[in-house]
Amino acid sequence: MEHRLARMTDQRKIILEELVRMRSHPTADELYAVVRRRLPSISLGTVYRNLEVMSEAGLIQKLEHAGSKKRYDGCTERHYHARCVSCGTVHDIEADTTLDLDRLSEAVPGFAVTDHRVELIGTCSRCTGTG
Amino acid sequence: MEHRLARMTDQRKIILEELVRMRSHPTADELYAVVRRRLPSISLGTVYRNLEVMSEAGLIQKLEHAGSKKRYDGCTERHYHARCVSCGTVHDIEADTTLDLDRLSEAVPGFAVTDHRVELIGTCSRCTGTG
DNA sequence: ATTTTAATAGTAATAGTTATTATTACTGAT
DNA sequence: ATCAGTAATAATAACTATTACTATTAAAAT
Repeated sequence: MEHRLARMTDQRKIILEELVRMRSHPTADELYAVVRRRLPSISLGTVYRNLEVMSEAGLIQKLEHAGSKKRYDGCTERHYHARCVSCGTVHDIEADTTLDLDRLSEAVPGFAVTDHRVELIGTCSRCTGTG
Repeated sequence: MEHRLARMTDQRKIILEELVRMRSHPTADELYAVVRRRLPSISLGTVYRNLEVMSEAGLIQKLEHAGSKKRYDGCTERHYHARCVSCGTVHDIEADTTLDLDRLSEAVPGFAVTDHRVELIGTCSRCTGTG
C-alpha cells in the first residue's frame, strides 16, 4: 500500500509546497492553476499523478468523500472537515475526537475499522455573510 | 430546494420500490440492472434523473461522499455508514449519535451546520472472510 | 560514459453523470 | 372524448473529472 517515491522532482516538490501552503483543500485543477504560476509548462496529468503517489506515500491526504471532485489536504494529521454546500469549500475542524468508534463499529458485525471520517455540512461564514 | 414531483410514473415507482427493498446502497447502474428486470426498456438516464428528483423531494438519500460513484439509499432516517475499501459496499450503522456537534461546529466560526456525516472506513466481513 | 529506470508533457481514452431532443403519456378544461 | 399544456420518457450526445498511454527527457546506478 505505502508506495515509496524514488525521486523528488521539481514538479513534485512544488506541488507539495503549494498544497501545504494553501490551507484550503484544493481540487487537482485548482492546485494546477497555482502551480502553473511557478512551473508554466507543468501538465495537469503530472499534478494528478503526484497527488496520487504522494497520498499513497502518506505525504498528503486525499479527500474522496468531500463532494463530487476529489480534494487534497497538505495536512496529514487527523482532523475533521466542514463542507459548505454553497461554495464547495472544505474547512478544517481542530476539535479532537468525540466519537465512540468502538460502539459504532459494533453495529456492523465483522467490519474491521481502519479509519473514519466526520463531516459537517452547512454554510460557511463567507456565504452567509456572517463572517 | 425541495422539488415536488408532479407525477408518480411506473418508472419512478419501480425505481423507488426496488431501492427501498434493496437495503444495499446501490449505484445508479446497479439499480438500473435491477429495475430493468421489471422494465426492460427503461433507460439509464431515467434512473439517474429520478434518483436526482426523488432525493430533492426527500423520498430517498443521495450519498455523494461514499467513494467515487454516487450511491443511493432508500432509507431517509438519520444513520451512519461503514464503507468497505475492498469491495466499495456501504453498510448501515444503526447506532445513534455519539457526536458533540455543538463543540465541533464551534471550531469553525460562523459555519451554520445543517447536517453531518459519519463514515467508518475499513473492510467488511465478506472481504476479510470473517463473516 | 553508458545503461537503466523514473518522471515528464502532451494527448487519448475512460467513467460517471448530465443535458438535449424528439416523442409519448398524463392531466385538466372544455 | 377531444384538445392544449405540461411532465416524463428513451435514446443519444455532451460534458467533467480522472486515468492511461506514448514518446521524450532527466536523474541514478553501473
